[in-house]
Amino acid sequence: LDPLLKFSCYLSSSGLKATKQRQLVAEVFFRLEDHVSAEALYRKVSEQDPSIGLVTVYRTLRLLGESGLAREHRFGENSSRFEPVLPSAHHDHLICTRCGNVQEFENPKIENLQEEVASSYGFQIETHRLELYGVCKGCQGESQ
Amino acid sequence: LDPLLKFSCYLSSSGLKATKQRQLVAEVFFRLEDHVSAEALYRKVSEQDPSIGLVTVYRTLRLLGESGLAREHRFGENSSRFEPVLPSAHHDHLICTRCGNVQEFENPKIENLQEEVASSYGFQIETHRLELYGVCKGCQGESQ
DNA sequence: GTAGCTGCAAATCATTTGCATAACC
DNA sequence: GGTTATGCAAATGATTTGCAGCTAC
Repeated sequence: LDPLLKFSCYLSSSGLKATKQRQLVAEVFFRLEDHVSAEALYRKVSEQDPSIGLVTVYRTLRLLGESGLAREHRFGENSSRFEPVLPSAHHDHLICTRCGNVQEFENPKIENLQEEVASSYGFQIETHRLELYGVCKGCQGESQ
Repeated sequence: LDPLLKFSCYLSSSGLKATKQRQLVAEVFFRLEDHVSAEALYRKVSEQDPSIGLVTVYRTLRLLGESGLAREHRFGENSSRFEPVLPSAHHDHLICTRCGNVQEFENPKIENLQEEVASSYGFQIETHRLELYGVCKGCQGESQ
C-alpha cells in the first residue's frame, strides 16, 4: 500500500540497506507525485538535506525502477523523467510543449485497438507508450 | 517528390550550400529507409566516403530535421534514431525488445480516440507518438 | 572572393563508475 | 565486523561547439 514501505521491503529482501539517504529520496519522490528529472528531484531533496549527492539520487531512482515503484520516461528531452508507479492501471501522457506540464490519462478503447494492431502483425506487446504533445488548456490563451 | 531534391531546395532557399558531404549523407539516409542512429548512418556513409566525419552526419541530420525530411525518435535507448519523413500519413511504431527491429503502422481509429481524449482535457494536439514494445513475430519462436 | 562548410579537437550534458570513507545489520 | 552505501572526482557516451582551413556560389 504505502510505496515507502514497499521500497523498504524490496531493499531488505534484496539484501540492500535502508539508509536514510534512500529513505529521504524515496519519500520526496513519492510526495511530489509528478514527472521529475533526476536533477529536479535532487534539488527538492537538497532542500531537506543538502548533504545528499546527485549520484545518490540517480542510484536510488534506479533502485526504485528495479523495484517496480518508478518508471522512466523520455519525453523528447535530453534528460529522463521519472514517475511513481501507483497500483492503478497503466496510463498515458499529455505533454504541454509550452509549459512542460504532464497530464495523465487512460483509455481502454485505445488499449484494445493497440492489441488489435499488434496481433495483426503477429507482435506480442509487453509495454507501450502513448504521448500526445501539444498545448494545454492553460497555455492556449497566452501569446505566441 | 524526390526527398533529395527537396533537400536541395531547402538548402538553397535557406541560403545554405549543397555540399557533396550533405548530399551523400542525405542520399544514404533516404536509401536506408530505416530507423538509424547517427552512429549507424555514419558507418554506412563511411563505406562510401571514409573522409566524412561523424560531426557532419549529426549536422546534416539536424538540417534534415529542420527541413521536415527527417524525424528524431527516442526509443528508450540512450541514443536517438532518425527516420525519413515520407509524404505519407503519420505512423506509429512496433519496437521489438529482442532484435530492435522497428515496424511501422497506422490506425485512424486510434488517432480519432486520441483527439477525443485530448479535447476532453481542453488540450490541443500538435504531434503524438505511440510505441508498442514487445516481441516481434520472428523472435517469438526463439529461446528466452 | 566571401560566406558558409568541413573535420578535428575540445567542450557539454546527462549519467555512470572507481575509490576511500562512513553507515547499516 | 564486515558488507554495502555514500560522496567526491573522474570516466563515459552521445551530441555540440570553436576554430583554422576548404569549398560552393
